[in-house]
Amino acid sequence: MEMTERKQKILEAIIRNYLDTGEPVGSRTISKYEDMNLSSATIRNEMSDLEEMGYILQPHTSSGRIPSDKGYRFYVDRLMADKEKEVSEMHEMVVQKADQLSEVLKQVAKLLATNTNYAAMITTPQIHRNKLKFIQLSKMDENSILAVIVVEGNILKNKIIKVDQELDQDTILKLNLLLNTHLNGLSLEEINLGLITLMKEQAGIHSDVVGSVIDAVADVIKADENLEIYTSGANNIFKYPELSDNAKASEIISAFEEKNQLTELVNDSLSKLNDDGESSEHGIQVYIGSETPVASMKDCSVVTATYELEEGMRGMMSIIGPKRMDYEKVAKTLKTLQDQLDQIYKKT
Amino acid sequence: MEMTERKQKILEAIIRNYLDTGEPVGSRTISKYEDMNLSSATIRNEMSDLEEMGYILQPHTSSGRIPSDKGYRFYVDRLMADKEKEVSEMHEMVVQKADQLSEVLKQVAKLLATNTNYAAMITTPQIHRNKLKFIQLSKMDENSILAVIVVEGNILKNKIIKVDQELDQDTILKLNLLLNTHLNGLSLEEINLGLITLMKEQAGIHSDVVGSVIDAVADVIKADENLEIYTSGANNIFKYPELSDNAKASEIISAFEEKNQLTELVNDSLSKLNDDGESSEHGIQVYIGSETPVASMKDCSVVTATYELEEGMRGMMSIIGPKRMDYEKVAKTLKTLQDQLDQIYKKT
DNA sequence: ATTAGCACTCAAATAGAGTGAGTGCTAACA
DNA sequence: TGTTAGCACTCACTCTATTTGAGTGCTAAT
Repeated sequence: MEMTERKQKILEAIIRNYLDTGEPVGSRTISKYEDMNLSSATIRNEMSDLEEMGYILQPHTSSGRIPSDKGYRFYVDRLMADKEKEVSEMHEMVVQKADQLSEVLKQVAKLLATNTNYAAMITTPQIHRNKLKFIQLSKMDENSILAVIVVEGNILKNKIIKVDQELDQDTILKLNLLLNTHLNGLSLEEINLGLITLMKEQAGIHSDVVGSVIDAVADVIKADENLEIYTSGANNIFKYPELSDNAKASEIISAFEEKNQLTELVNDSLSKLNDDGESSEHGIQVYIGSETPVASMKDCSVVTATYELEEGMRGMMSIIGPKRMDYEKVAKTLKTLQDQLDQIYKKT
Repeated sequence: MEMTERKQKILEAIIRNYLDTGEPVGSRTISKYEDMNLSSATIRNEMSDLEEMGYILQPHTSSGRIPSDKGYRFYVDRLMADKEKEVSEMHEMVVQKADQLSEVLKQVAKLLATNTNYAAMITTPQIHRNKLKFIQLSKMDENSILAVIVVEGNILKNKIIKVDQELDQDTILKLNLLLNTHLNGLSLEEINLGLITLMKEQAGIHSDVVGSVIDAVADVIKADENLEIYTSGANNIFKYPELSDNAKASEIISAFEEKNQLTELVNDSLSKLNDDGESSEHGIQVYIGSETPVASMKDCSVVTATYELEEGMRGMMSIIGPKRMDYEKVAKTLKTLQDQLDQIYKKT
């Protein structure tokens, strides 16, 4: 069967109406729209076709239709794109520049949630192409030294290293020099075993300290160790009856809390983005229903967007809501915050 | 009216039964208990008395009784104390020592939640009596330097300080020396304005850097800046019908997510503990229903316990569940984890 | 002081009737 | 040939009894 112009128009009308009301929509409702000069009977015929084609479905015989996952997908891919051009003014969203990145991200998550009335999350940026900037060892007390490791993009990691015998300031200075001369500017791949053993030799009896530092370096660079996820507005899901029955709500809430479930989503969306190159505009991905990689969110839709602070530092933010979420508004909101994050960090 | 032995026994029976079932309990049920050789009629009379005294109440005429907040309170204060002595073996709970305190705390929160089937939270320790251990400045790039501040208990804070003109290594070394000689071992109270201006004078043109560092120091020591709260098991509340209707669940979930609401609880329970000295055994506090300082948890009970890592470093953990929570089990679980935290950190 | 018995209450479950929004199908129409 | 009017049918929902059963309070007997 072919997707005619008129079928599209009807499909869109159904979806829009359902987005508003959350109730199945019937032929009569559609036929009353002004720009739709058709009787309900005709609409019924078309609806019947659309159902056969899989774009809409009936919760039970003789009730209105609701969009299927495929229907939403069509809407998002085709129908929404047309309206995209409408430039609309947006609520002022100000992300204040905080000292700590984590504070900014928490704030962004909150903004996303309050602006859309859905649940929101944002991750810390993942470092993809990152080089060591510098390492700083300092003595804390008799048997511990503090290692501060900084990689490009000013991501920090502290590690306390226990030592058996006390090291004097001089030794520490030497180790500092050793580490920095060998490692500065290198990426993870470039720090190979040969280099490591060379350094350990040069460190002599303090080779174990060097070992610990290397471990810490690996930690910083290894991405998911570092991945933090901030969430906000989980309680928004209670605003949508189709999600707020106990079983579903509980599942979603726990997915939100057990953040490791969300990492799947992060990986998936980042990898999909890479495949597309930058083609999918603004790197926005839409998962409808069972398309999402997180099983517990099969009744939701998830819209993700990436942001980039500096070269190679990409994070992801996402909105989780009912399938009938206002995709346009969500996309717009995500874009706005992408821009804001850009602006804040490009300036520095 | 007087609280007789028998009334206590009946009250306890009512509460225990209600803890199990969550249903109002009637006279007949109680009269069937073996150690209660009374007819339902007698129980009824006693129940009527207990109701008049405010320990139990009826959801509606002619249904069983449920414990009132006052009833729970009586139970927790008196009846539970007797059983306290029962030493019971506990599920093995192993807190693995992780590198990062935050990982340990997340783990503890999870253990609390899974062991009790209620929602759990734990805070990072608050430093009450804390001294500066050392400060380390290092150059990051042309116009920014990194300050690492360590206070007793190895709490760290990083701060990136922007500078107008580039500082050379030598200057940084000097500033390091200046800051450390003046500030090491001092507590917040001891860092007064006199000292600060003295240091700024000595720093000469770099007085602004000193200022920034001092600010950062204040940040670390100022407790609630640093307060992190880890939660787990929020979805457990769905296991209790009396909490899982939409409005209530939403309130509780958002209190859990908006962690700042929880700080009230933290403050309250820590201050109450201080008032009591160490008298209330193990520093365990029970808030029943409207007793809790967090308004959105008025339908819950909250049990809090403090833990202490090193001298003066106190954190709080707490369990949030329905009023009919199993207070004994919760108290026991909290104590076990208190001990475990002790053991882990006392050894180091 | 305790208990058996009885009338009474009330939430919850069950069943049946009516309502209305919606459909599919068929036949008439432009 | 595409569109429409009309009609029978479906089925979730709502409303209204009606029943059931767990529970109470009161009174009189033990």
